[in-house]
Amino acid sequence: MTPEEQLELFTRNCVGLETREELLEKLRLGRPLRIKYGADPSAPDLHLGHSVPIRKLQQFQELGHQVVFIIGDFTGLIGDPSGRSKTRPMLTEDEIMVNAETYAQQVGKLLDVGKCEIRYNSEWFAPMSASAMLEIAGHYTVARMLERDDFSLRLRDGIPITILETLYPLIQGYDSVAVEADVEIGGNDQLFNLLVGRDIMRAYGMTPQVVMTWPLLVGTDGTEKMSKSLGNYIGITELPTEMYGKLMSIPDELMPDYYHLLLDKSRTEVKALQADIETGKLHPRQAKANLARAIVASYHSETAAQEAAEEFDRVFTQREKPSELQEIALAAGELSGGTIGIVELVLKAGFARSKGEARRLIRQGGVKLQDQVVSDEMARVAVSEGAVLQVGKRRFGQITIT
RNA sequence: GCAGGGGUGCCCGAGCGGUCAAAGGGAGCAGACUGUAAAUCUGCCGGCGAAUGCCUACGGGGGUUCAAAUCCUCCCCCCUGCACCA
Repeated sequence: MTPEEQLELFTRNCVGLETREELLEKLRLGRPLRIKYGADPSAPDLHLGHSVPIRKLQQFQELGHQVVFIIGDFTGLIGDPSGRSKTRPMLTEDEIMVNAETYAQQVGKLLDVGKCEIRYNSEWFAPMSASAMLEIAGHYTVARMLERDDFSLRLRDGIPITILETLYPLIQGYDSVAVEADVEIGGNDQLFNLLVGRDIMRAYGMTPQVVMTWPLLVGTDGTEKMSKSLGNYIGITELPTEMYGKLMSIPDELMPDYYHLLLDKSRTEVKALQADIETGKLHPRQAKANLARAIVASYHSETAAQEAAEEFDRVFTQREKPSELQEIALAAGELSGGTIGIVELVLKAGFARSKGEARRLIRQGGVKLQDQVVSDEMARVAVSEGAVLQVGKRRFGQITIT
């Protein structure tokens, strides 16, 4: 690929780019570039939001560039203030090591970890003298640090900002000096930190890294950015059926974003897709199914994605039972005359957390036994081996009597 | 340390002596519809009970009252302003 073609590919869908010219220049050097990506060791559960920059790394890697993964074991002790309104809790060293390991494992789903250079930033920071550390701090001003939104808002609202936190971007920036990064990429929330890296590199007499960022992926709720704590995330290690189902549950409006950021489709490709939907050539449901399938396939396999799609159609479109049913084990002693109270059965199956909840489900017509709606909460129902209990649209269980 | 403002159900947030299991929103769940676990609409949404009902719950303890989320008191925690120390 020519440098120009690479430029087009790498910068596709990115929001922050400092600078295009510099990137092209570096690509023209004809040597593998060193692409830095910083991993936050506090979040070992990677989701599709994290996958956006990681997929970019994959592209760089495939074209022969060197991915440099920085595990921020040292910086993890500080806690990144990005996008936070509160000071983050610090992690212990043990926690960080465990997290880092899990991290590498998950990243392996997308990248060839063996070809990555994995570095822990304690490597250069742990032995660093206090004076060297202070020297780094001498390269940045308070005024510039306060330009950052997180900080200026917190300052305005009287929320404390520790000096430690202001040091974070500098430390992260120094990582770029240590690994001689050509390019650093990340989510758009990292833009400030990455730009500081450029300044720090300059201060140490190096050619500043090129900075590229991508938009933060919106979660399944359609409003907030994807995050584990908001519960609107799709983990990259989730089962194919779960992943597929969650993807089918995203609001339609999110589809273009997901096509862009998760499948790296270009603007024109997505526009064409949207046009097809509008003209009725492509059913929106089909567009979403294609999306879900492609994404699931990238983490599992074509066949797994195919199966997940079929399973989904079976259960939700055709309203049939899933191919595998959860087991509801009943002891013969729990039955009298072969019957059991319906409330008790729902509870026993684990489909309700309390009797009240079970009653509610029954009253609302959400409970079926052998395809028959049971709406009387007082009912005693006859159960036999293999009978199927359904609660809502997605929960199924098959009775076994022991 | 002083002064002021707060701590309410999964989350946000109203209530400020009885009619409060506590408005409203969000999340969640169910039903209808559908193109899906989209959107929309409807309903539910502390526990136990067949039920009148009982129990638990408004930061924690104690108290006043026939009656407290609501009043008093002590304690803990958070925020704001001021002061103090370096």
